[in-house]
Amino acid sequence: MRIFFAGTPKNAADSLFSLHQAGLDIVGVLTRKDAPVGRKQIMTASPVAVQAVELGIQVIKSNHFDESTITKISEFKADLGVVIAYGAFVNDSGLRLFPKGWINVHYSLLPKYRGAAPVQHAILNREEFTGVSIFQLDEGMDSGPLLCSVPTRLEPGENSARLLDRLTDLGISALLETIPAISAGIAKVERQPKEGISLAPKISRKDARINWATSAKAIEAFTNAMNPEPMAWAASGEDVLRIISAREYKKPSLEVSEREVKMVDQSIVVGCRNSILELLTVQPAGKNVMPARDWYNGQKDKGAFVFSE
RNA sequence: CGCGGGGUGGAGCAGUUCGGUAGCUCGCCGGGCUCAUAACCCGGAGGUCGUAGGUUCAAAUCCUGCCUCCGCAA
Repeated sequence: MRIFFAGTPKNAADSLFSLHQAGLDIVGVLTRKDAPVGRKQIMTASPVAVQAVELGIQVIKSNHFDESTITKISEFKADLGVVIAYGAFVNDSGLRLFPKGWINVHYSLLPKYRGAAPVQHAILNREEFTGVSIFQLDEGMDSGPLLCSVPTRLEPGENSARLLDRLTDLGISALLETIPAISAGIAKVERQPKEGISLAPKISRKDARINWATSAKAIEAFTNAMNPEPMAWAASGEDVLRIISAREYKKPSLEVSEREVKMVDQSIVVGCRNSILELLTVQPAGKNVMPARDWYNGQKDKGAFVFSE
């Protein structure tokens, strides 16, 4: 069976690599155009583009399913499309490209968390389980019929980076079971339940500011969810401090008022709503990532440091 | 030429405005106190101040080039 692959970021590239290693016949790849990256705005090819070139697979670079893109893709005469985080909607004419349509890997247990940021929202909401779903693309947003659904338990203290890694692996195994079934014509398809639909919209940097009037447990989950993108942050006056990792501080009988920072038994703690948060790793603007204690050691106003609201 | 902040013993920082003996909070090593300790006390090691050149009697500090790390914005 001839397979066409569409994707853009690193986890899509990893998936592409694994599918290729597993011996699937990937005849062509679609990825987003090179984009300027970083402070220096260097034009950079997407991880999927780089991976495809390495594997010797032909690459199409386009940000939309426009006419010329559709034409190019159709020339591959593929039977099935696989899309993982490509970064754009597949429109009607795109949907009709292959005899067996498209399948998509989505990193949540659909119909829960449809949208761009399912991993972050699962951590943010302190779910016990999340997972990976493979479904057939239709006109809606992550609304197509399900082929496969694999749950996994969230690990304590797990951040989005790590969870995405795990889900990527799960997604690969699921694909390796699903694709042969489709090829053999024995794949089972099930409509998504009408109950339990929820949305997981993309999270912006503005949304990543820590609200100290919430509980330490909530902020811990928030910090983990925002890592690595867009990364939780807090401010003190003009200065921005990115909070890379933090956890609830469990030892009670300690008085720390809201937003106040203290050092207690080698731990850097911050007061929040009825609870205390321990900062583990932070990054001041313009500096490298460092242990919270190192950051605190370098502060001039130690003992009087307070975060802004 | 998008805006901006850095590079100073092992870590995080101050010192640069106004040139003149390398400082702070830690860590590390040794000793002391203690039932004990991450606490406390005493002592110690460890730095070409990113790099190349310039100015000067004298440069971490002033001037110029270069390397390099990072935040914001996209």
